[in-house]
Amino acid sequence: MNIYDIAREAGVSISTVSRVINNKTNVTPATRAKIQAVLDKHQYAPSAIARGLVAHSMKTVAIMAVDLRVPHYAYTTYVIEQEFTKRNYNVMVCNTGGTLEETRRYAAELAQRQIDGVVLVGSVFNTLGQDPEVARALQGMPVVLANGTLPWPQAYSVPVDDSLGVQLAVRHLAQKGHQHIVYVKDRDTAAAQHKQNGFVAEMQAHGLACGEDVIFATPYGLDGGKHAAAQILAQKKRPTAVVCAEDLTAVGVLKALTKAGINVPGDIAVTGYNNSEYSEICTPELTSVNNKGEEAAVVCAQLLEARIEGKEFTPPQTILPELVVRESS
Amino acid sequence: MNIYDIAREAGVSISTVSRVINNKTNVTPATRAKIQAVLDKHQYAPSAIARGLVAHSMKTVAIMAVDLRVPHYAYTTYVIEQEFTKRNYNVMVCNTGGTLEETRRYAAELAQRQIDGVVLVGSVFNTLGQDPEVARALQGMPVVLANGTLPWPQAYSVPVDDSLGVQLAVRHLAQKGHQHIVYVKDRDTAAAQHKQNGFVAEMQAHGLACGEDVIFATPYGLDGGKHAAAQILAQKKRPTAVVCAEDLTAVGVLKALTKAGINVPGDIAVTGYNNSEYSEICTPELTSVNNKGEEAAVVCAQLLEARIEGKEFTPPQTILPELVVRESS
DNA sequence: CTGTTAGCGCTTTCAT
DNA sequence: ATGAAAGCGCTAACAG
Repeated sequence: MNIYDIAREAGVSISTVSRVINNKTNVTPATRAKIQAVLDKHQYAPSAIARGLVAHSMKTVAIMAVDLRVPHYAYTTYVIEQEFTKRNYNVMVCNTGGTLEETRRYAAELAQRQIDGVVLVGSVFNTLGQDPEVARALQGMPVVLANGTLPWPQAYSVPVDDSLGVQLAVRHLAQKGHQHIVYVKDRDTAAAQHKQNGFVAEMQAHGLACGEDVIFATPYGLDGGKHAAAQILAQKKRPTAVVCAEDLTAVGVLKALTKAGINVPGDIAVTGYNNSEYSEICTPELTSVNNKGEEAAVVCAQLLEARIEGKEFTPPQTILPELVVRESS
Repeated sequence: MNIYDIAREAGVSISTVSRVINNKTNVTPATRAKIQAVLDKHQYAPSAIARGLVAHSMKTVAIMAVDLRVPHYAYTTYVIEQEFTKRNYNVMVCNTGGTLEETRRYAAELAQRQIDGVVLVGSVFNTLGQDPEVARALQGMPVVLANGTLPWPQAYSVPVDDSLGVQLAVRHLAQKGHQHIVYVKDRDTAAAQHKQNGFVAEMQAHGLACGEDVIFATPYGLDGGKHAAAQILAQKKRPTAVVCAEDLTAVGVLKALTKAGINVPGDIAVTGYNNSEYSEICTPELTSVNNKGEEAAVVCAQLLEARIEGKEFTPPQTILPELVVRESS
């Protein structure tokens, strides 16, 4: 059932049908009613593809994220999808796994589909976006990068002050009297670097030692955290506090410490990052940095929509994290 | 840059260009090379929309889920996206929030876009699928329901024996000598009903009481679990084990019990469902039913792809959950 | 107010 | 082996 069928059955031309479908003027109430009746009778719905061909747009945006299974990304994707659904856009998801090859593939695919815009979720895109092939594919559409910047004219970003986030954690610990604080890093992205910088800066601000020997690198995740805890416990001088770059890794640290008979926070305090559900699930509950993922996601969606529709939009303020103190510190 | 531009620059007709683009025969190596050069020079990529108009398909599938923030759904979505991406389909996500209204909206949208197929994730679609409006919109495309059945000719399902899942938990507890076991239900879907049936059946099999007074209804989530724990502790006779319908709710129960000074599993054992990351994050770690979400998701994807492409596919076997015993029981 | 017509960018017969 | 032309289903300019 297409617009021709409707037109024929209603005894009018396709233009008039089109006018009715799109609620345009210049149709007498009588013809409108007559056409509407046929439309209703057949529950006619116009082909979005044909419309897309004419409009050069299918009202679709894409979200590229590394891995939807990470709650922070799932959360962001959820919020963006809800925001765009309100505005009558559909949302496509792309799990790139953080590899350049997949990122290129997806970027090319989005270009072919003439996607209206894309949100890049995850600091890893700061790096992947440097790739000329990715840049070329995405050059035709507005791009919003959650937390990062890209050297493209059509790229916009929603900055989050991750350095401040970690500083807040360190400050909190320092104020509690901790002198020997160590840092667990579990990623190698731009955001991870900012966090580490925040750690160093705040340690220095409190006159605390922050050489290479207080920074422990480990893989992201529970096991990574456990591994880091083992390293930390192997030190000659045990620290009194561990600041972690991610909640899940922090939980790993927490569990390993507790298992080793160490009291958290009595013997060693632990902090996480993201204020995820994890922080409320573990025991003791985890002090964590709320980096306001929901707010960031909403701003990403608003910004992207504004760029797509060509609306004015005041560039987003940097999002300032807050510390949520729980039992682990 | 469209196919006409390429044809003009290569000095051939658009049909020949089309042949080259689609790797068809009947093109001399010479012309092919000549055209390919122009194609490469401009990094030409054909419009997926225009192709879609001709093919009546844009090689896109949709995933309708209640809420991507629930890890089980995020996980399923991730797996399905990865499977379809391999097969050169793109994936659209729809968070319906479990409401009929949104489900209708999305279903209509998918129909207009001539989506190739859809995976319904979440037992709630057993109910929502009854709606004639939803049924009508989706009638034109293959539908796969993860865990449930729908009375439509084009609907296929990947069954999971959730009844067995809960039975395994109860059996484990009964074998450990528990006599007074209660059940916490936190949803009202078909799958939830199967779980509850499994509970009742297995209790009866062991000759244990399983009247209405051992079934506690509560909202899904940490708070729901805490609330259920409060109800349970208010009973005259305290149970020695609590079987929960979801991990997150189980964690809530766990935390509330521990907070009330009750030893888990010493005084009361607790089991969850889904074998999610949560079960390894909480303390004590949660005994949980592995309902094999990944396997189910892969099968959903394979089944849907087979239906879309019109391939043969042996109907999926019922997925049999397994119990993962951890510290909480 | 209504209809005719020309695209949108591609695939696919059907001729040549 | 190559090209001309029709058609996918719709929107929008232009005539009447």
